[in-house]
Amino acid sequence: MPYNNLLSAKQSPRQNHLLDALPVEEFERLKPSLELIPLPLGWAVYESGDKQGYVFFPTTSIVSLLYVMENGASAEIALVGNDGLVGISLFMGGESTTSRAVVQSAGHAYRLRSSLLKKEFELGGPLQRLTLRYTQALLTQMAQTAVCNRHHSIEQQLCRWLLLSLDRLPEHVLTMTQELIANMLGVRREGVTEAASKLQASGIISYTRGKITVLNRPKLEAQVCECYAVVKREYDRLLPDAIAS
Amino acid sequence: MPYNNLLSAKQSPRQNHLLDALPVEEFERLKPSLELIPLPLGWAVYESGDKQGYVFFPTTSIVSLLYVMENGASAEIALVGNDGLVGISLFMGGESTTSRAVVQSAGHAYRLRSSLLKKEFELGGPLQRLTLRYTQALLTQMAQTAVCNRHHSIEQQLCRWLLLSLDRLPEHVLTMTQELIANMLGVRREGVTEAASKLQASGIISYTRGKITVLNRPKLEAQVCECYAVVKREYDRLLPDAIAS
DNA sequence: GCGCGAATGTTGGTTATCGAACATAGCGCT
DNA sequence: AGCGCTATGTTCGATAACCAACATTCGCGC
Repeated sequence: MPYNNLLSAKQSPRQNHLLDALPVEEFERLKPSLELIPLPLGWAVYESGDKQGYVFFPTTSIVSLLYVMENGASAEIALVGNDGLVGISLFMGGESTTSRAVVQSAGHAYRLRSSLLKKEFELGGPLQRLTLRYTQALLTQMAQTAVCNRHHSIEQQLCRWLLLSLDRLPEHVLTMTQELIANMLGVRREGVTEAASKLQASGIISYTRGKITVLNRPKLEAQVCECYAVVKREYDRLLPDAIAS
Repeated sequence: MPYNNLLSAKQSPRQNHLLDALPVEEFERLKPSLELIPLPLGWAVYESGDKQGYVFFPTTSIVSLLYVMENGASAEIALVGNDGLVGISLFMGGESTTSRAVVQSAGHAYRLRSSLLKKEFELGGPLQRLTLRYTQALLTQMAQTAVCNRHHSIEQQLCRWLLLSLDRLPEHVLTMTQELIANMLGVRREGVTEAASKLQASGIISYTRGKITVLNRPKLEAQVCECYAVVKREYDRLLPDAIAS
C-alpha cells in the first residue's frame, strides 16, 4: 500500500538532492513510481551479492555501505544519505556488490523499481549524468575511507564519521550507540568510548546512551583530519546543483 | 609521432582486456586513434585535480592510483593494469579526481584522446557497458583496500598487493623496491622488509635489490587475506568476456 | 675490479590499538 | 519505584606498527 506522501513528492524540497536536481520532465516520469517508505534502524537494504529489485533515495535516513569479513568483523566503506542513492550497481551493470547496505540512522527513503531507473538511465539524459557524477563522489568517499583507515587515529576517524553523518541529517543529534559506531569504523567499542569521552571533555559533543549531540561543530571541524574536507569538496564540486540550496 | 605498433593493434590479443572485449565495429572506430606509448616508471599519468586530455589502456604496465596526504604520506587506492583503463573520471563526469595516478611498473599503454572516448561512451553502446562494469570492479577494489587497511597485517597486505600486481603482469617478476612498496601500502619501509623476509624465508618469494620473484604462487595464495579473492572474483564476474582467454 | 649510492637489514624504545574481563550507571518497562 | 538490560567506563597485559638511527651489502658505472 503506497503512502499518501507519495503524492507530495517534490512538494518539500531538499528531500533528496539527486531527485531534486532532476529536470522537471525527467522527474515527472519517475514521480508516479516513487514511494516514500520508512527505513528502520538496522534493516539490511541489501546483502552482499543480492540482486536488488529496488533502488533507494534516502530523505531523512542514512544508509551505511559496509563489508562484513568472514570472521564477522566489519568495516564501513561509505555513507549514503539524502545526497545520493543506494543501489548504484544496478546501472553500473553488476546488479550486485560485495558489500552490505544497512540502515544506520532510521528515517525515510524514496523507493523506485530498479527496472524503471535502469530504463531512465539508459536514455543517457540528465539522470545518467547525475547518477554517474554521484558515483564518482561515492568513489572518492571510498578512497578517502581507505586513506583514513590507514593513517588516522580512531579519534580523527570518529570526527570524520560524525561530520559525514551530520551533513546527511536534518538534526544535530545522532541516534547511535558507541557499539554501533565501533562496528562501522571497524574498531573496538572501547576505542570509540575513549575517543568520544575526549570529545565530550572538550565540549565538542555530549552524549547519553545512544544519543550524540554535536555542540560545537566548528571545533569538530578543526579537529577532523583532512579526509572529511576532501570528500565534502568533491561532493560539492561534482553535484553543485544538487547541493546549492 | 605515432608508433608503428599502432597498426598492429588487436593483432596480438590480450594486450588490454577492455579493448579486446569490444566488438569489432566499436574497436575499429577507436583503432586509428589508439597510440601505443611507453609508460616510464614513476611517471605521473595525472595529478590530483588534473583535467586529463587522454585516457590510458595499459598493456604491459601497471598504474597505481594513490592519494597523497598534506604531510606527504600516501596510500594506494587501487591498481590498474591490462584489465582496465586509467581516467574513468572522464566519463563519470568529474573530469578529475582527488587521487594521483603513478606508473608503478614500467611498460606500455594505449593512449586515446579523452574527447574520442567520451563521444563513444555517450553512444551508450558496448563501450559504455564495459567501462561502467570496469568502474564497478574498481570500486570493489577500493572498498576492499579500505577493509584491508583496517583489519589486516602488513604481511597480509603485501601478499594481496603482490598477487594483484602479478595478475596484471606477463612475468612472475616484479621490479619494485621495498621502499616503493611501502609508499604504495602507506606503511614504513621497515615493515615491508620484515614482511618480505618472512615470505622469503618461507620460500614463497625471493628478492634482490629491486626485483621480486614469486616462486610459489599457491603458497602465496594460501597466505593472503580474503581481500584478494573478493576482488578477483568480482573482476571475473563483472568482466568475464574481457578475461576469459 | 673498485667504490659509491641505493637497497636492505637490525636494533631499542614508543605508541596506538587490541583483547578480555569486569565495574558502573541510565533508561525503559512493569 | 524499582528491576533489569544495555550502554558506557575502566583496567590490565599483549601486540603490531611506528619512529629514528645506524649497520650492512649488493650492483651498477667508471
